Amino acid sequence: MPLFSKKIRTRFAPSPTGYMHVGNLRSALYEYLFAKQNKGIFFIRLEDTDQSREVAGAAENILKVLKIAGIEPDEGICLKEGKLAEKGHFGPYTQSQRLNLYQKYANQLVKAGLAYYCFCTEERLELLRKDQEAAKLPTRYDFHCRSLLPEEVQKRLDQGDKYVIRMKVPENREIEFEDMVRGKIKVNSREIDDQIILKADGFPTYHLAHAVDDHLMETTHVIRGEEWLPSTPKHILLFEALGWEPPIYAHLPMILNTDRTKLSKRQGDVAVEDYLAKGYLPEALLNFISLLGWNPGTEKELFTLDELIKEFSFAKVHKAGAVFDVKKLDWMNGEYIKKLENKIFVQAAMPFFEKFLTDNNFTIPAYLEANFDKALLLAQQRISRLAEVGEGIRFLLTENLGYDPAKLVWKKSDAAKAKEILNLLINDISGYAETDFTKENFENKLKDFITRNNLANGDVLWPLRVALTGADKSPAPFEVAEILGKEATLSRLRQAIEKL
RNA sequence: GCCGCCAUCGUCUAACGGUUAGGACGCCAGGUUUUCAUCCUGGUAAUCGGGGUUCGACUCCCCGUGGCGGUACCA
Repeated sequence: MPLFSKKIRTRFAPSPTGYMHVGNLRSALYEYLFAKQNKGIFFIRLEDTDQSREVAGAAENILKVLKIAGIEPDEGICLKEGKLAEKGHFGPYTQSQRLNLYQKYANQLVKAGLAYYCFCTEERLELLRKDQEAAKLPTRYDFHCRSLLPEEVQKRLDQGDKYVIRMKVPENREIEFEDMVRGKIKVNSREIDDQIILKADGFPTYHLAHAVDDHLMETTHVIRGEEWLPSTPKHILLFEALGWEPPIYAHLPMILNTDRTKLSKRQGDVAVEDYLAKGYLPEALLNFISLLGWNPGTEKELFTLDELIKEFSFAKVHKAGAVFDVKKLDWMNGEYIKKLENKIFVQAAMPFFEKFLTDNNFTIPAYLEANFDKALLLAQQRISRLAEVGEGIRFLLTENLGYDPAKLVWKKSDAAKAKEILNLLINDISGYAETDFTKENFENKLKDFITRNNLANGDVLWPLRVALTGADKSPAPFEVAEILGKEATLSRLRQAIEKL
C-alpha cells in the first residue's frame, strides 16, 4: 500500500444537472474507497457553474442516491433532513458561492500575463470554427485578443464591453503527467487551446474552478472519468500558472452500452434510481459496478463495501471501457436477494409488492392476511429483482388463475388420469384438519396418500402444483397449500377438475 | 478534419516474456429434486491484423485497423 505524506483527500464533484448516472456512482465509489483505505477524507463539492443547465432538486437527489448506496461524505455537501447542507472547514463547497475566489485568481493570472481579456463575440467564434472546419484545420481560438494593447483593453472594459478571460497557453512545451491508471501521458502545449477560464457572466468554467477548488480544498487525488483526460494538460498548466502543485490524477475507463458506445439512456437505464426502482439492491449494484473496470486479482466476486475498501487498488484498474451487462447484474442481485435475512427481505420487498397490488388492482384475500410474510418469502429464492416479487406470487392474489388446462397433465400421464387423481385428492384432503395445513404436515399427508394409492410423485404433485398456482414454474405445492388453507386449496382443485 | 486514449471468450476479466491462455455471467448438456428454479458436474467460446525484438510473445517496439473520448462562454 502506497504511503502518502499528506492526508489523502478525494472528492466527488457532481453537477446538479440531472440524475445520478451509474458512471458517476462508480467514480464516487472509487473516490470513497481510496480515501477510506488510506484513512483519508472523502468530500463532496457541488459544481453548479452552468446556470442554464441546472435542474431543481438534482443535487438533493444525487446525495440521496449516494446515501442509499452507503457512500457518505466526511465533509462538504451533505443532506440534513432531506435538505442540502455543508460541513467541514474548506467551504463553501458550492461553486456558485465561490465566485469571488475564481474572479480573484483569474485577475491574478491576467496581471501576471498568464491570462488575458477576450472580447470576441460568440458569433465571431462560431464563424471562426466553421472556417477552420471547412479548411480541415484544427478548431481553436485564433489568439485574436492576445495582442490587444493594454489601453485598448482598458477602453473596452471602461465602456462596459462584455468579456471573458482566457488562459494564455505557452507556445511549445511538452506537458507531462503521471496518471494512476494510465501511466505517463505527454501532450505538446501547441495542441491546447487558449481556454476560457472565466465566462462573461462571471462564472468560472470547469477548468478554473477545478484548479482553484482542488487546491484550496487540498484535494490530493482527482479521480474522474476518462472524458477529462484530454483537458488534464490544461489543468496542469493552470496549476502551474497559479504557482500550485497539481493533484495526482486517475482517469477511469468509461462504462459502455452493449454496442460499446458511451452508456446512454436510449439503450437502457443509466440512472441509479431506475435500477433501485426495479428492485436491484444497492449493495448488489455497488458490488457489480465496482467490478466494471477493476478486479481484485483473485477469483472473488462478491464484496461488501468494507471488503472493497480493503481490496481496492488503482494498480488493478483497467484502461479499456467496460460494457454494463445487465445479465450479470441480475445474477449478482439474485445472489444478494437469496442471502437476505427473511425479515429484511420482507421489508425490502414490501414496497414493490404494494406497488404490484395497486398496479394490478388486487386486494388482499382473507387467507393471506395472516400469512403475508410467508407469501412474500415464497418468492425470495426465485427472483433476481425485487420488482418480480408480485408476479412471483400472483396466484395467491386471485382465484382466476386462467391457465391452460393441458398444463394439469404431467408429462408421463394423461388427462383422464389427472382427473381421476384430482378427484381422489379432493376426497382425501376434505378429510384433513385445518392443522394439517402446514408445510410439513401437508407434505407428510400427501406422501402418505401417494404410497397408499400406489402412485408416482409426479402423478399427484404435478397436477396439484398447477391446480394451486396455475403455473408450471412456481413454489412447491406444500408451501402454497399452507398459505391457501383448506378451503381455498379445495376450491382450486375443484376448479381444475372442471377445466379438464 | 485535428488531438488523445484504448484493444484477451458474446460480456466482466486473470495471466505483469515460458500456463493445455484461468475464473465469472450467459448459453448448451447431464445429474439431484415433486415440475421450473436453486444446487452439483461437464461443455461451448478469446489473445484485432501485419511487421519486428527475443531461444521464446497475450505480454515489449513500430505500422495499420477498429472502438471510444475530446475538440463549448457544458461539466
